[in-house]
This record gives sequence, structure tokens and C-alpha cells, in this order.
Amino acid sequence: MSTRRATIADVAREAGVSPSTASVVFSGKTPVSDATRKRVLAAAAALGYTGPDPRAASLRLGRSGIVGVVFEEHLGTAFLDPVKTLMMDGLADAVAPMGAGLLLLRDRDSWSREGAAPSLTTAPLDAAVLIGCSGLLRESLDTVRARGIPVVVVEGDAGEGIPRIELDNREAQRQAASHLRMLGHTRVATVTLAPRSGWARGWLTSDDEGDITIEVTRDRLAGVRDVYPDAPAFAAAGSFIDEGLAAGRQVFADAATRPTAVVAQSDLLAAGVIRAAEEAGLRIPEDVSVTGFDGIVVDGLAPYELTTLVQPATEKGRAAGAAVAAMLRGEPAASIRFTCEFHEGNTTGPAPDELGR
Amino acid sequence: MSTRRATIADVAREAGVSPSTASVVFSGKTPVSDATRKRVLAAAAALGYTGPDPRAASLRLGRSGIVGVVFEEHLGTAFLDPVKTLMMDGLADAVAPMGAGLLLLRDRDSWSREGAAPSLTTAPLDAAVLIGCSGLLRESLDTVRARGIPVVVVEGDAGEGIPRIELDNREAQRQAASHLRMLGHTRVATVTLAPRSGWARGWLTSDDEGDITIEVTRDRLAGVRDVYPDAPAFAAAGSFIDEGLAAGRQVFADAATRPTAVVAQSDLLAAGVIRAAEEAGLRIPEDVSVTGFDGIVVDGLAPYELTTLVQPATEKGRAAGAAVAAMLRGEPAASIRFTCEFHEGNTTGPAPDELGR
DNA sequence: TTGTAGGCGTTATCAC
DNA sequence: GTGATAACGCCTACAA
Repeated sequence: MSTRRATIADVAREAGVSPSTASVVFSGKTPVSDATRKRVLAAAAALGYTGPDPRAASLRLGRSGIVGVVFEEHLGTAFLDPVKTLMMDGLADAVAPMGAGLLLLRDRDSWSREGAAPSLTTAPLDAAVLIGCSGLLRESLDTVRARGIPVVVVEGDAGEGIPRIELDNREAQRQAASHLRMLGHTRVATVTLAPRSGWARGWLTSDDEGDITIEVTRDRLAGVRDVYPDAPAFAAAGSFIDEGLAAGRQVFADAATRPTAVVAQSDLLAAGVIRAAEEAGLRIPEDVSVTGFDGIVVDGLAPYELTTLVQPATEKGRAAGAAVAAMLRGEPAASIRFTCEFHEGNTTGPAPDELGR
Repeated sequence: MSTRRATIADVAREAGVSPSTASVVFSGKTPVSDATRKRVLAAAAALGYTGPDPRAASLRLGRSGIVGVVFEEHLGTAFLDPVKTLMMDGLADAVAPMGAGLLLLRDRDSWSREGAAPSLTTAPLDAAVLIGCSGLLRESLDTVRARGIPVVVVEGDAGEGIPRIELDNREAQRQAASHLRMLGHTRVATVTLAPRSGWARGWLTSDDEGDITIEVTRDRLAGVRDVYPDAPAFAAAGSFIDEGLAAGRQVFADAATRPTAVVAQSDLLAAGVIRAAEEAGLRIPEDVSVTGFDGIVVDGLAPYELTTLVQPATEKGRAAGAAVAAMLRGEPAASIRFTCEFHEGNTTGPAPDELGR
């Protein structure tokens, strides 16, 4: 029962070899004779030594095997978003081969409690991935850059020389709109994500539209505007079925101006819009067509299969991880722009005959 | 443009003070005269020094400010579970004051790739939290204990001397069953979570019931059995609305033996069961009562409000964090058993009159 | 194949 | 209030 944990020096002494030899046994960097290896391992076992102290190793090696993932929201909120979840999965996959793990970091913390920041400044990070760099994360970015840590930004406006992982949001959303136009729809509405943080559900005025700080929202809306410049836009407070439902109720409220198609900026919103349509006695897609965005599996939406833009969420994560890995190797990492794939489900159809209304 | 990052020694030299003084300026552990502080800070700014290197600090201090969270599943899967998500939130909250962050760790890794494990053995952890210790995590536990790292187990069978955070699953589920009995229900079915990993959706035979390795499933089922020893049990493959829907279809398949109430082991399953009931033309709660478990907000379930057992998910996370914090301070941490709160919504009602069927 | 020596960047201790 | 000193535990040239 020793009072202090054994170190590699202890093991070496116990095994009757030098510390460097013992070290080599664990790192495997240099060949070691079988006999000595055995002795070292035995000594380690005897002393309850379980391997090099990661803290010491990371100081010596200059890297910790930890990649920080910075969210701007509460973690619980972030993981409510299936796309982010998938991305994390891809990211975890991609950094695993380099022997790295993911450290969850919240952005706000740095503000709230001054002294006890678990954060970007004090964590032993090799690299950082910022999720959704919408202004809020700006200073996180500065912090990280000041520390000289490689950064990759996913879905956000980074700045000069910082690799970004992005999506062709505008082009993709334009495809959905074009699809609807091809089907003959002329009265179209769109349900968007929040235009800025803290937004409370409501119609977007043109003033609002000029002041959209969240990039995804802006770009996807622009895609709709490319095809339907005057489509009314209702902005939800977040990507949830219930938000889509509430939005849908507004959108379908007036039978006279009721749209024949709704472009939603996320699958969850689309699911809610569909519910609202059903509620209003409208059939999908006979009376109303609805498109989503993301291409996730919406639990409980069956039998509908959304017409949507499938984004490579997991791939985005993997790409972010790959970029990080490259930068860590000292290679330059390029920004990547992913393309969404249009998927036609059973929630869109020809515009209903106007006369038959 | 120096080739190497500045160290605190560089800053000290530049400021004309000793390294220890410079260190103190950053740590704030000892009073420093305003003049020297200013000089040191200025020097730091001039050299682009952003604070002590966390790696070195953690070696010196003997702690890294990192708490590992070990899941047995793929991360993407884990975060699909709203309860786990909330727990993570609570955990993040609880460790933040100690200036710690959460490192995501997957259990399987240690097996899959031998060399490149980002894992328990190589990560600079101060402590670890194991989520759902259902046998699979057993060796993770051993690894961590061997390293002498404090461990807390959430929802799982740990072993001697390891603090656990658990729920009164059986008692809580019994409350739901009792509630139904009080309402006069006699033909009751239950829809359970997976009895073991890799389970494919299906009815539970009594053989199966004797061989349930996942504790939550076993305990909640036992709670139902306390009241309805013979209720048929259908086990889903996971906690999803679609699984509940599939289960519900089976449960309501035969009009003759159709239950008047269904006890689901999760809110998501309950939501699916409700869908299945609607599909079968049954009204909730007039024809069929349904109870859930968890007390989460099921997105898109409105206007229903589940009768369910509300578990303090976030609190569980906080408690785990608190336990970790205590152990890190060298204090003993006790296991905690949380209690669910019965919440009566509008999905349960009196048993339908048998004659009226 | 094994051993020696030096330092990675900090910070706690103790003297001044 | 400030400075010298000594670890923290490991890894890796380099020499033997």
C-alpha cells in the first residue's frame, strides 16, 4: 500500500533496468528483448503501474490527444438537433484513429463565471472544432487562435485562413423551390429557422429579413427567394416539430391566402407543418406540398417520407476531424463545401387545380 | 515572429521579474503589486503569451480538469436518448464550477483498434462517469479503477464502494400500474425497452424474462409485475416512437385480447403506442390508457400530455458531477437513489365498460 | 539492446 | 511582495 502512485522510474528500478528501457517497453518505439520486457511488465504489475501518466506524457510530447468541440448553446439543446448528433458521431470517428477524444466545451461559460472557466483557455487542447460560428463564437475563435491551436469551423463564418466545413444551403434550398415551381406551385410559403438568437416565433418582415444573423437561416431563405421572391416567410424559434406545428397553424390560418406548398428549413419543422396541415383538414400532398431539409429520420413521421435535401451530416463531422488531423500533422487543411442531395418523398405533388378549390 | 511559443519564463524575463512572480500573476494565488502585475501582463501581451500551458500545469498540479464520460454505445445513439442528453447537461453544469470539462469516451474503442485508443487508458482524466454499466462497461470500470481514478456509475450495477446514481425504477413503474388498476383496468399490456443488447423487437416469453441483462428494463418490468403478474410484455428494440408504434400494432392486433391499458417503459415508446392506438381507431384515453416513463417533452405529441413517471434526469447528471467533485476533494461520495414523480396527464382514464365493447 | 542526461512549462515552498 | 529552487513524470537523443 504505497502512499503515492508508482512511476515508470519505480517500475524500472523494480525490474532492474533503466527508466528509458522501461519507457520503451510501454511505448514500443524501440525493440526490446523479450526477457526485459517480461521483467518490466511483471514489475509494473507488481507495483500496480498501469502505464505512463497521460499528463506527463502530454507535456513531453506536446500534445494531449484532446480535441475540443465548442457549442454556442447549452449541451442539452445542441444534442436535441439530430444533425449535430450525427456530426459528432462522424467527428468522433475521424479523431479516433489519431488517438484523440472529444472534449465538450460550452461557449457561454467564459462569460458567466469568471474564475472557474473549464474552457478554452485552460483545457489541454490539441485542436478545436467550433460548431456554428454565428458571431457568438467569435471570441472563442479569437481565444483559440491566440493560443495557436488549429481550428476548424463547422457551419459558420470563420474568417481568413480558417478551414470551414459548410453546406450548399442556398443552392440546395433553391432545388426544393424549383421542384415546387416545376410542380406548378405559385402560392408558396416558407418556414425558416430562427433568424437570430433569442428570436420568438413570428412572421418575418422585410426589415427582419435584412437582419438575419444566423447564416443557415439566411442562406436557405435566399435559396427560396431565388425562385419565389415574394413568398411569405414565417420564422420558428428552433428546429422542433412543435415549432413547425405552430408555424403551420399560422401559415394555414387564412383559407383565402393559404399556400399550396411550404418550404421548411428543417425536417422537424416540416413534420410539424404536416401536422398542422392535417389539423386543418388538408391532405398531403394533394392539397399541400411540404419540403424539409436535412434528410434525417424523423421518428414518428411515418407513413410520410419527406421530400427533402439530404445533407451529409456524418460526413461533415468526419471532414472536420480529417481537417483537424491534417492541421495537426502540419499540413494545410482546405475548407470543404458539401452538397446536399435532393430526395423526393411523398410529401410533394402537383399544385392543386386552382378552380377546384 | 518567434519560432516557438513563449513560455512563462520568457514573459518573466521580458518583464524583468522572476518566473515565480510571473506565474503568480496568472494564478492569482498570492498578492502581487499592481506595478509588477501590469508589467508582466504587458510583457505577456507583447510576446503573445496567452496563459500557462495547460499540459504543464496539469502535470505540476496533478489534475487535468477533465472528467471522462464513458458510453457503451455509439455516441450518435446515446444522444438520441433525451434522458441521457439531459443528464449530460446536468453533469456539465456540475463539473463546470470545478473548472472541468467532459471528455466523451466510447467503450468499444478499447477493443476495436488496439493501438489508437483515445481511451480510458491514455486520456488525462481526473475522474470518470460511466453511463449504464450493464456488463459491457465492466472492463472499463476495471481499467479506471486500476488507474486509481474516482468513478461514478449512473444507471448501472457498479460494485463495492463505487458510488451509483440510480432511480427507483421498480417502485415508480409500480405506481403507474397501480394507477391503472385503480382506474379499473384488468387487461393490461406492457411495452418494454430492450431486455439485452442486440434484441430484435418481439414478445417476451417467460424464458426471456428470466434473462434480462439490462437493469432498467428488468426493474421497470418488475414494477409492472408487482401489480399485473400476467400482463403480456412486448419488448422494443430501443426507445423510439417508431418502435412504440410497431409494438403498439402488435399489442392492438387482436381485437379480442386487446388490452385496455398499456404501460410503456419510456415516453417515446408511449408516444408510438398512442399512434398505434389511433391507427387502430381507438381513442385515448376512452378506449385505451397509456402510460410512459421519463417525463421528457415528446416533440410533436401534443395535444396529448402523457401520464408518466417524471425522472429527474438533469438532477441525476448534477448528482454524478457532485459525487465526482466530492471524490476529487478526497471526500467519500455516497450513492444516490432518485425518486420519480408520478404525473397524471390526459392519456389515462377509467377502464372502458366491458359490456360496452 | 540498454543506459545516461536533459528538459518539456509549470507551480509550491520557503527564504528573503 | 518577490525570487531561487526543486520537483511533477515522462520521453528521446545520444552514447555505450
